[in-house]
Order: sequence, then structure tokens, then C-alpha cells
Amino acid sequence: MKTFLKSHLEQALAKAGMSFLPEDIYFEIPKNQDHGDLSTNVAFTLAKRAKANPRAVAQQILDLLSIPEELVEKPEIAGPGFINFKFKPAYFISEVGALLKTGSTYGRHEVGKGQRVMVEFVSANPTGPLTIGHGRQAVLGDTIANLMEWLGYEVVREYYFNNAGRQMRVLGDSVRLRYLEEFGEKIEFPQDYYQGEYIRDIAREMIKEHGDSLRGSDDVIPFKDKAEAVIFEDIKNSCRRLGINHDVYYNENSLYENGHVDESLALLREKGVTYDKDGAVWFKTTDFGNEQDKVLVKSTGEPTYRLPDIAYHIQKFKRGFDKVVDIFGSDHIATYPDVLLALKILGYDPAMITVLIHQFVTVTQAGEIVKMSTRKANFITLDWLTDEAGADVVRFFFLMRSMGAHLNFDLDLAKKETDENPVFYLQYAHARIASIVRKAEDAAELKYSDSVDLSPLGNADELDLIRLLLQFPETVLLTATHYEPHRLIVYLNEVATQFHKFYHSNYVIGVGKELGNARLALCVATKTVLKNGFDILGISAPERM
RNA sequence: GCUCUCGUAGCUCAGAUGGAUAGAGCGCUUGCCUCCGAAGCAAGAGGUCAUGGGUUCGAAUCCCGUCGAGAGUACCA
Repeated sequence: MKTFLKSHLEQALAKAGMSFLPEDIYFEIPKNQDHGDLSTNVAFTLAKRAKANPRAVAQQILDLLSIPEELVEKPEIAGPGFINFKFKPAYFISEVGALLKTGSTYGRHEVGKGQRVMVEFVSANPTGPLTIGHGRQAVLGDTIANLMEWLGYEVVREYYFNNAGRQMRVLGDSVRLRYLEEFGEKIEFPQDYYQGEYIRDIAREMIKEHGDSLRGSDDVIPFKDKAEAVIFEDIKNSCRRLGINHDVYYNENSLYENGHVDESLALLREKGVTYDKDGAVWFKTTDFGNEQDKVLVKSTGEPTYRLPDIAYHIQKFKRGFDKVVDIFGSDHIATYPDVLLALKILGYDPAMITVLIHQFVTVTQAGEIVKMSTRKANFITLDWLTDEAGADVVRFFFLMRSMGAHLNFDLDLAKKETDENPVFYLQYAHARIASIVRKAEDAAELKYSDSVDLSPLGNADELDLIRLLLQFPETVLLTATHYEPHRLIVYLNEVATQFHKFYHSNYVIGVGKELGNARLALCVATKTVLKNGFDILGISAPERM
């Protein structure tokens, strides 16, 4: 509808002989309905440039504007120079009909058609269970992947991990020590080892499988392998419970094995942006405005995380993705600029990578902040949270705030949030509609059809609801292109509110066949929008609750 | 010290390219079930948009300073 109005506006502007740019013409949905359904401030933009009076410019535009009268009311000039447009019911009714026929794909777009996008998220190394912090990223990542799918992209959900290195050796040795402890051996457990109870669980597994046969050796490999397998399975399961399934698990190690790490270093050397000093290889980031140079390969010969990260991203492009979305916690905020810089130097377009940084989750319990650390084991696991609150509530909770905002997770509230959680407000609306549809078709002589005559609709409650429903496709587009899932929740909340309002003063059953069927169709349209929105968010759409 | 994110109602948070009277949930006050689901609806109280300047027709939004919170600033990831 915006493009429709825009083209008419452009014609009027051209007729008036005003010079303008396509981006001069914006429409917004006014907060106040007295200002119509769509409003434009184009007169301000042009008046400023021509040093003219905005109202006069607006009037000049309107004099030359001709739009079809059957769909749109006569435009009005309001305030200091806004031009407001108001649609006629006929417009709304025809659009609802289209919505009903489109059904479960209503709100999908094709802007990403034929393109492949990778969304990388979670990417935790298998050293312990996923915590609430990981949970936020997992849910955000999966939902952004869903949004990309709704834009028409072919999406790959990827998990990048490392099961080699010191970290994993410490993990293996942690299990080994607990294993020995199970046999009553006096051991000294280093403070920087993994303290969690899950280490003991794995140690007991080892006893079940191997008895005491490993007591004599100090080989950590079998312990490491077991720990990795158990923990990774646990991680995958935690994700699965929230409806998250990665398509690819990409092992950092393979970058070494396939020579990609060495190759990346060689490429950077060729570009002359590295140098050797103190036995280490440095990346000359100061040449590009950074405060200090960064180490790519330590004096021990071991690369820092930067180098494999660079190699990994090169592979992302070589694997044929048109677009890459990386989701990191705010603790990684300093790592990605170096990666992007390296890619740029090597001739890749950094604009193809979108890095999303989400703020951390602070957990409060009994009014006190719980500090979390995998090492120390005073963490709250994602599984525990899912047990307590349920998958829908967990997903919803992590999505309802913008990722730039710190998320305060009040555990006491999360536990008792069963009937006062906003997710139920939305689901309730859906279940309520389902119930009406059942009842209407059972008891009354109503029958839903996507080609029912909708013209009996037209009162304020009905039109307000329709107006909102028709915003769904654009909301999906905005939510996806801004990578801000919480916007969809804000929107769906408005839909639910407006539906409840409609419901309370407009009966579906007992108002006659024509109006009844039209309202029934409106209910189905609302249900469709809610359901499609829930699908994107990854929460269930209950028929009963 | 420097960089990034942030500061909006008692609490938790929304406020699309700068727009018209600042929004929701929870909590608080008051109404609404002989009728499609009261997990709901309606009404009310509650604000110096951290703070001081600046930009302009117009600022919660953009720019600079100050205060406060979090993260980063490693030859850890």
C-alpha cells in the first residue's frame, strides 16, 4: 500500500515541478488514529530545501494528487504540514481476504530468494553444560535464522567448536582426578580445574565402562574423549528441548588439518600486514587505526584464536554463502573487528558479515546477583531453566527484550511465572480463537471459508483489528532486516490486545449468519497471524490450554 | 586511561529513516462473568526520558561534555 501511495505522490510531485529524491518520501503509521492510517512528512522535507512554508507545499501537492477514491479517503493536511491518508473499509476487507487465502505463508517474503545465509550461534566448546547466558544466544540465533527463512533465504544454522587445546586437556584431567577420587585416592584438585558436579558424573560413567583399569595410567585422552562426547550430547539435547537444531557442527580443528590456518597466515603475509617480533607473528592492525598490534601466532608456535577465526570466515565465503550472520556475547566484542579487518585486506566484503552482539544475562535470585562461571561451577544451566519454566517461556523470555539491553533474569519470578507471564497472554488469545471456531462450527450454523463475504465487517473494533493484522508482513520484514526479534513480540502483543478487545464487545455466535461468518473469518485471520508469528518465535500455538 | 553497549513510570522493559498528546506488562486503586474461554476486558493514579549544553520548524531519538551501570582493552577463547 505504501508503494502504491508513493507512486501517486511521485506523480504529483513531478507534476508540480518539485525536485525530490525517492528517499524523501516516507510513510509512517501514526500513533494517533485521528491522523489516519498512513502519514507522510514529505512536505517538511521539500519545504526545508525550498525554504518554503510546509503547509503551502502540502497543499500544492494535494492539489495535484489523484488517488483512487474507492480505496482511500480524501487526504488531509494536518498540523504543521503532515499529509494524512485514511483507507476505506473496502480496502481492508479485500486485504483480509488475501490474508485468508495466503494462510500459513502470510508474512513471508522473497527478498532473500535464491541466496544462502549462514547463521552461526552458540558455538560453545564442549567443556560444560549450557548456561542461561548461552541460552539467550541460542534462542536469538535460532529465531534470527527463522526470520531469514521468512525472508526467503536458504538458511544454515552452524555451530563452531573446538575440542582440542589446553582447555580440553584440563577438562580430561579434571575427570581423571575425580575418577581416582572415586576409588578413595587422596588427590589434589587444582583450583583452575572444572569444579562442576557433572565432572563427577562423567567419572562415574568411566568406572561403569572401564572399572579401575585406567587407574595405573595418567593418560587423559580417554577421559577427555568421554567428557567431550557426554557434554556435547548434553549440549545438543539442551538445544533440542528448545526446538533448536544446528545443521552443521564445524570443528575448529579441521581448519588446521586442512591447512586453512596456515594458508590464511600465508595470505596475510603476502599482503605485508604481518611481521615477526619476539618469536611471535604480529598483525599490523595499527596501520588501520588500531591502538596496538595483535598477535596471530604465539612464540610457542601456537596460533591465537584470531587466526583460526579468520580462516573460518574465509571458509564461510568459500563455501558459497551470500550472507553470514554471527552472534556473539558482548565478551567477544573486541575479537571480531580484527577478523573483519583481515577479511577486508584479503579482498572479501565485510559488509556481507553481520555481527550481532547481545548483552549478558544477569541472574538475580532473592534479590542478589548470581555471578556465573563455567570453571567455578556456580552456574545455572539452561536445562534447569527449561525444567522450571518450560520451553515456550524460556524462548519468549529471551526474545522479549532487545539484545542490546542487559537481560535481568529474576529466577524467583521465572519460576512463578506460569499465569502472569506475557507468553500466556498471547497463547491464550490463540486458544480462545480456536475455541470460538470449534464452538461456532459445532453449535451455530456458521462455516468458515476463505472466500466468505467480509463486507458485513466495518465497526471500529473490527477495523482496528484488521488494520493491525495487515501490518504483519511489514513487521516481519522490519524485524528480520533489523535483526530484532523483540519487535515481533511487541507487535503480536498488540494483536492479542486488540483481539481481546474485539472479542469482549462483538459476538461471533448468535448475530446472524452473514455477520457471524464474516466475524468468524476475522477470527481465523487473527489466528493465522498469531500462529505465523509463533512459528517464527519458535513457540507453540495451543488449540486449548 | 581508552573502546563498545546502556541509562525512559515503584519494578522489568518498548519507543522503525528525528515528527503530532511518552507506551506496555507487573504491582497499586475501582468496576465487569444468567450469554462465544475472567489466563480476559474497561477506567484511574504513577514521568525533570540520568544530567548540562548544541544542531532545527520539531529531539527520548542526532552531536559534545559530565555522572552512573555492564562488557572489552592478553603471546585466554
